[in-house]
Amino acid sequence: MVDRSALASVLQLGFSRATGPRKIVVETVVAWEGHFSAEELCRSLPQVGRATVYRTLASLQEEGVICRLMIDGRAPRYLLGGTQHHHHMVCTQCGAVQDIAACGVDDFVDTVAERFGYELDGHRLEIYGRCSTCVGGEGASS
Amino acid sequence: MVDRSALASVLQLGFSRATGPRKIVVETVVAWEGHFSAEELCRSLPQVGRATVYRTLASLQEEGVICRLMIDGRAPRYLLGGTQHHHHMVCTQCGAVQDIAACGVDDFVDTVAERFGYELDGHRLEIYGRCSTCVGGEGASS
DNA sequence: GTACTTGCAAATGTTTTGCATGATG
DNA sequence: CATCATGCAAAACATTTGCAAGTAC
Repeated sequence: MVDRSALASVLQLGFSRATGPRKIVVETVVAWEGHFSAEELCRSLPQVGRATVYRTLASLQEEGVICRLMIDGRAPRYLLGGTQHHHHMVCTQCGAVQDIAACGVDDFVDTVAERFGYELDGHRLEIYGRCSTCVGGEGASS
Repeated sequence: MVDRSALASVLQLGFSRATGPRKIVVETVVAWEGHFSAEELCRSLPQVGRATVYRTLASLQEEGVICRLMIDGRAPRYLLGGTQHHHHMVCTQCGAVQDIAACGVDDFVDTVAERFGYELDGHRLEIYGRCSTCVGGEGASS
């Protein structure tokens, strides 16, 4: 769980200047449920210029506050909480994203890297399926 | 290993019509070493229209002949051989891509999906690091 | 000959950039 | 008040689409 209200105040310190537009973007991102695209964020904040939204998203990503998901080959989607290592399970039907905190693939990754002589930087695992809601809501009938 | 020459002849059958432009695209893709973007392929084939290149790439991907890598959040890159399930290890320095045939994460994926009630569709694992050439060529000196 | 394909050029969608104006510390 | 950030609008990319002309079978 992410302490959203605490994050909102802390985040302002990450910038050299705590400006109005940045506060608006950060607060909106922190309060957002689920994932969003840059363009969706722009549409929610007509009061803030597109360039500022994109620049703020880039900063937040560099600081590890948000992480970027490339779900289906379309535009990237952003998600709160990129600080710790974790993975994502994406529902291909409703788009819900479930965070997977435990990383059970370290051993495999280590083995592979060692076999091919790679010096590891990191890895990314994405799991696709249909969430329990989507399966249950329609698998019973029809 | 992929039998490139065999592939080149077989691939033509995947289309309803074996046209000249498609043959050119398929042969180029099959002969390509490493990964490439759609735009790079277009630049190599000024004789073929951009639309045809994109359309052929889409067909090849649907048939599982090539697979799409979203390496760094930029434009997607394509790679020969998407037919069997496998993963990729990408060198963050030189961009080399190593295919990982063995999938050692099935158990973990199954466990996670079961815990959250997901009905699995599939998964994608990408490993990032520096390949032995990049590590060796510069780690010794400096 | 018919139906599918091509290639162009324009449309679409997303992200970046230049630069004058405005706000922050 | 110097510096950094904003917002606009244009540029830069990547990809898709409409449509007339061409080609495979």
